[in-house]
Amino acid sequence: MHELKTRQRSDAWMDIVTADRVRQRELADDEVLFRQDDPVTALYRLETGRIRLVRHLEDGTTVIVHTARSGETFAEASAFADAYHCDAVAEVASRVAAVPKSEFLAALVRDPETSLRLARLLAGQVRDLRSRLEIRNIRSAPERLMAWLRLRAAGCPPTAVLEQIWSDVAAEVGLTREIVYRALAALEQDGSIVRVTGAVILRKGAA
Amino acid sequence: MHELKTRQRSDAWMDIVTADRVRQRELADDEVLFRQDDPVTALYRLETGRIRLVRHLEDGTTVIVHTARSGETFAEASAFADAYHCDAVAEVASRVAAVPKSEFLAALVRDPETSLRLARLLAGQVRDLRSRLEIRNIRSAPERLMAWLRLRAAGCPPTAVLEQIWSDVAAEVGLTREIVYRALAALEQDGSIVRVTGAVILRKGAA
DNA sequence: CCCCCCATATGATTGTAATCATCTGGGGGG
DNA sequence: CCCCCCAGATGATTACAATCATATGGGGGG
Repeated sequence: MHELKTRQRSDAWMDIVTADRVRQRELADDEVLFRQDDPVTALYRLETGRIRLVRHLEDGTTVIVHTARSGETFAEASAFADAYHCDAVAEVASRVAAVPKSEFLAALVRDPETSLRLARLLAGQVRDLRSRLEIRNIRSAPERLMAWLRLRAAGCPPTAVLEQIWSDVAAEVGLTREIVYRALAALEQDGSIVRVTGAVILRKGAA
Repeated sequence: MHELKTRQRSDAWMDIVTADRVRQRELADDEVLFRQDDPVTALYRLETGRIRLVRHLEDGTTVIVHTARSGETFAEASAFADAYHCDAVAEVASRVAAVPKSEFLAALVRDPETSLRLARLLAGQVRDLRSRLEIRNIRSAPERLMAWLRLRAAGCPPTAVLEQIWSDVAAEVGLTREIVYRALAALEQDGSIVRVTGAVILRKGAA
């Protein structure tokens, strides 16, 4: 169970309630987890699968507001609302961990320290999401991918360890997998990166 | 002072400390607000202007992690860190409101209720940012713009009130202003929207 | 053990957003 | 008061990512 390394920070608020109050739930393909305007009963972490969050508008149309992937938490904001503001539907068979809203809020009130911890976690998520958005402002595929690699590089020489397959990286940076492969080839070509199994080593140069 | 309507939620945490502890600071073009590894003294809200947050990597290269715009708060996550993790540089002459970190943390500890309020605000920001990212997954310019309009539409018929000029909208949805004008023309052409001064009325249809 | 599926990889073509260029009208500043 | 700048708008061209097509090697399941 080490495959969720990059997402660890997002689900850490789960620890706020004791593990035995977290229920696992299996969802079949297309199964609905909750619907817009349903009373909020729980917050979730997606263990495996993919869940689409869809908002319904007054005129009957819909907008996808988010697509949650393995390891992500979702509906955190619902903890402070009476009803869900969107539907949650499994795009593929999925498994979620459900934290009862009441338990969650009770834990926050019981120990002020946990509220602070939650705020810290959420602030980190805000930072992470803002940097993801910023990356999408880069038009050039190789440069965008390079920026992504740089953000997750550590050490000297800077090395980005890969915790997901390239198609997932493509979705995260907003490119197709073909373009990602081509961008990788181009970056390796001009010496900006060196690829090794399971990681990418960054070389200086390259905007 | 009504121009910041759309961002209200993001700066509400400023109220956590009493107004007289918030200092205003003017920044000239290219002036540095703080540098990476500087000890954290304050958190900020950008009143006017534009501030670029830049992270420096081990190899001397940099990545823009965010570009803050009027009304936005930034460096919230720094409240829980000892040093800033990036530089903040004014892209144009700017004015920021600075909340001393110590005041901020003291207020959170003094009144547990405020931590909860902060968590709620941050959870809302996470939701907002996730939906912005989702919008960027839409390739077609008219559809992307339509999704953006839908998300901020309210009432019946759904109407999106414009609180910013179209070039700012373009930057927010990740398109050029020319393409936004063309997308607007196309959407109006096919009857998806009706434009009135200061607002856009949405009509049914159009994915 | 063999087969099939999937991640990786790359070529050819197409669609569309970016870019460059130009125009207009209105509002604010000199 | 006039001018200039800027938001809004649109045409022509280009660049490049998406798409469709195809190939390969490896790993897991039947």
